[in-house]
Amino acid sequence: MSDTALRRGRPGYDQRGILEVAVAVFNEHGYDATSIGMLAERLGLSKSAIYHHVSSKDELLELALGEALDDLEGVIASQGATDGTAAERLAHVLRGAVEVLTAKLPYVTLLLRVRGNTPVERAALERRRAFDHAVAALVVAARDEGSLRADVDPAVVSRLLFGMINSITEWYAPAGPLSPEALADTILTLALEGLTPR
Amino acid sequence: MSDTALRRGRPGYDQRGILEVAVAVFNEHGYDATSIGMLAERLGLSKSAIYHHVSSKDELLELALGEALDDLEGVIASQGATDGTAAERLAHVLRGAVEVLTAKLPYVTLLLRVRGNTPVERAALERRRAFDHAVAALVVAARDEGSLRADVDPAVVSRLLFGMINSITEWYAPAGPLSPEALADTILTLALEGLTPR
DNA sequence: GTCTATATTGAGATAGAC
DNA sequence: GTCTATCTCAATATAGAC
Repeated sequence: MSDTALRRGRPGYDQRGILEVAVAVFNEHGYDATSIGMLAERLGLSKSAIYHHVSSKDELLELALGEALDDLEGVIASQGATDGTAAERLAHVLRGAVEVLTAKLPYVTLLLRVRGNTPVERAALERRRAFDHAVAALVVAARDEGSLRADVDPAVVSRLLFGMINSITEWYAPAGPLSPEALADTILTLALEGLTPR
Repeated sequence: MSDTALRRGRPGYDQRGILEVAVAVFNEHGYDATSIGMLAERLGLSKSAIYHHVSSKDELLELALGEALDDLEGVIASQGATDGTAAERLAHVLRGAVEVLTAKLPYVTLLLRVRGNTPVERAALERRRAFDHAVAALVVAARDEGSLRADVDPAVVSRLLFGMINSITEWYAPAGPLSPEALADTILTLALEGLTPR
């Protein structure tokens, strides 16, 4: 990133620099609606120059999705996700997910819009599904230990929790006044205590 | 719908029948990734036959988005959205939104994926934004009357509530065991009371 | 209401020079 | 690391017959 900043005047891109711009354009117009020509224009390059850095538009997508998935899987593998009560582990994972979403916003945004059209997309969906299942298991464990109310379906609850968290890609501005920690606090307050005043 | 059912053996489509299939395919592959050729194949028609019913792929999208937006706007215009306390009106609108999402699932799904690439998409986003603002205003009113806790940002809360509700397009199966009413109950319980056991 | 052409455009990708 | 030129294919859409 500091690397890219140095190159502003007249690019001379590396793969990472190409990727960063590509992900931004993919999110603006949608992956399918984005042509190599549009990327070239945004980069200030010719179309063919892009193929010096990546072998296909598809590979660009693969690199971007991997970036998001690596970090999300890192949350589940982290210590806080395996130590403590189920409720504590769940809270840790939800906070971690918010952190990753805000830190890697464009990459995760792209991931969440993938529909499974190509092998690359299907592989990404598979990894994402594994992540979702791990969280769903945590919700069940938290309910079984008595930390979550028993009168709601845990499968539905975990989908709703993730729907809420994932939706921040639709509006969150990393440069804005709302810190990732404050956002995570609001989400956990809403999810655990609800909006009714005590 | 009963109209379409009658035509199963050998189509003879009307515009509505074309639209229903088109929306399904758009949701499977994404609007941009769906070609007229793919629609034709799914319909069992030639590509050109589609142009007898609609003038462009764009018009197909416009019709579909209108279907979703008309119903969503109907929720805000309904009596329950203007009578009673702000908390009651908010609950009415949230339930109504769940009802529309589940009843018109494919149409709303398509709407929620629109990015604003074309004039048609931008017009749809504009209508959707007006709807979101109306709900955000209700959240503020509910907090001002003391029905919602004051220590969370109402703008963030309304985005999170809608993120949660909108995410049901990602997994809800209308033919499944979960009724729209039960789903709305779970969502309102989670949002108002939270997941912590009382 | 549907068909078989076909016009036309723009896409992803490659070749080979600098 | 980037360029110009080009290949190839598939896309939207139209013309006009049945």
